[in-house]
Amino acid sequence: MDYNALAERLLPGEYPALETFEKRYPPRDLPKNAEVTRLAPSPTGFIHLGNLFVAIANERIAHRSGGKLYLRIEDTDLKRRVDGAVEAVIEALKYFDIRFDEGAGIGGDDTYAPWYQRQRAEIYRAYVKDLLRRGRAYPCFCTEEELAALREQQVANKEVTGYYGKYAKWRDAPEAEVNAALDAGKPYVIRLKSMGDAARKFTFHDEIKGDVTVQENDQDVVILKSDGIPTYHFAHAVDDHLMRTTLVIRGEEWLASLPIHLELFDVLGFRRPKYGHNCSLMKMDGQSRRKLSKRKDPELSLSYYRQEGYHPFAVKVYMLTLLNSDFEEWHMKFPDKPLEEFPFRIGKMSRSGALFDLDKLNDISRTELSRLSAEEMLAFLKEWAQAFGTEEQKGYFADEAYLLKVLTLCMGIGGKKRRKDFVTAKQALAEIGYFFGDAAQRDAYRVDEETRNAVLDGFLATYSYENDAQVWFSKVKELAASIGFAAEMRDYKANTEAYKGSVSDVAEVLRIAVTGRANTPDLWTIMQILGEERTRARILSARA
RNA sequence: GGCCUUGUGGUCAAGCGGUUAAGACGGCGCCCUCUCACGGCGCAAUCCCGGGUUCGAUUCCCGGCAAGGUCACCA
Repeated sequence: MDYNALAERLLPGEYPALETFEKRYPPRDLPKNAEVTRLAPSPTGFIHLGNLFVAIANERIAHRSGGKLYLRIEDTDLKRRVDGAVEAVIEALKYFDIRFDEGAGIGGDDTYAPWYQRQRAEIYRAYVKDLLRRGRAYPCFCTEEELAALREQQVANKEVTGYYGKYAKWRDAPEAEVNAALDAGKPYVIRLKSMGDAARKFTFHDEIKGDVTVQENDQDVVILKSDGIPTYHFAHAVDDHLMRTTLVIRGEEWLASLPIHLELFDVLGFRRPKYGHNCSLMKMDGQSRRKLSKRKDPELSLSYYRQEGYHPFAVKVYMLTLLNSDFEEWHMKFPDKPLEEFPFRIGKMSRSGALFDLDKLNDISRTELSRLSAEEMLAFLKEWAQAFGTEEQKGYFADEAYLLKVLTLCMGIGGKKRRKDFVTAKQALAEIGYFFGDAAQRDAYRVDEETRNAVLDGFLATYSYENDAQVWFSKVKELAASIGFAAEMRDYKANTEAYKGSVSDVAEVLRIAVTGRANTPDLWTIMQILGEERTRARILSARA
């Protein structure tokens, strides 16, 4: 077999010498232990929590080490392409504070561009041609049907499936046969001529999983598809070498193809990067758990959390608690320290997949939201409302001074007495709805109409906006006593039979009348914020 | 099915030869209290199973079992 002739026939013309790529994409000038990491999504435009999970790990490790994080777009599969996807990805990640140093759509240093694999076709072909010349790659003319039949046969024989060894039909095909196929214009792919032996195993050190035993690759994998575009495996090797990636952190679903990648790096004469395969986020699906999937779990897309009004900081904190087991403790100890100061370590990453826990996220959200200043909270709510809120909710921001009063005086935002009422912006705006217009929610009264009217009328008779909280409440107590309810909870508990109810029942009537809800923060404060007129009007209209 | 990985309360997990087996979320109860939330206190709940090694195994070894991943001209 004349490899040079074959290479020339398959990929005719002049290709740059491989050394020119080494010169064009020189090693990076970075501090000693700096890591260069990347995110390499395919442009489907859809990213979910699992992607963010890996993204945060990559970002933290790159930037903690003084290295770089870049964005590369793996658009080798046309079927996956969606317009505007790259912008969507950048936007979504930026929302969660993931900053790229360079890459597709980022600007910054373009030394290692282009960042789209389709635009790098000539580079890959140059390397493929070299492999062809060296006899380490060859064309394969098998049709899909042939491959499927081979597979079927292997399954029937209980053999390992795939294109390898004696099943690699075109691996050592005679020159004449290859040329005949070419003359006939048969479509073909280029495959790697693997030198590996699956029977040989070796230990590989994974930065996250530790030592793993793997077997050598013996599959003659496709490296150049029939459309002349490389497969993921080949593009990964070429790009991560030329872009000078030092550490590849990716989902553990890639672990199985690691031997392929290793062989590719070796045959191309590239220095292998370090790898860290991180566990995927799992989700409960019926009785079993499985990894998050973009097809099955649209509700886990990043845009979902944004729409629901989760604060990006809270989501990030949750991701970090799953990513590094000692993060949670650190963050509780230093709640005000910027997240960047946390000594994130790849070695602390979990080896097994964590189940996504909405309760935990909600708890973190509540806590983080309670730490916001009133101004921050207002800005956060406003931004969300403008994008996703109802018209009515957008109206809440017409009088920001009033909203600020609601937030600080009533909900305790920015104060020392923390309440944790808010989980999301969406829920927060619904929560404070009764300060605006009429209360949408109407909890049922638990007392009869006669008692209800007595409470309402009695309250109105002595109510004064000028009264402070103590005086106000003592009046409520007096009212309670006057209609046969216990003024003191203590008395009521001591002798339930002696009363129709307690002061809390009386307060509840007032609360529902004014807010529509049985449970709210301090009622006196609410009345103060609403003002005398509205308070009276609401109580009046609540009479049966 | 082959190969790889992982198995500590419901969830996330610390621990890595001797511990009353941390902590957080969730659950339950109590206290605080005009309701809710906050806060405080407390309770229930765990080392997948079986063999070894050892004076002693959650920790080490072997074997099961279970779960997850992967076996494309998709990434």
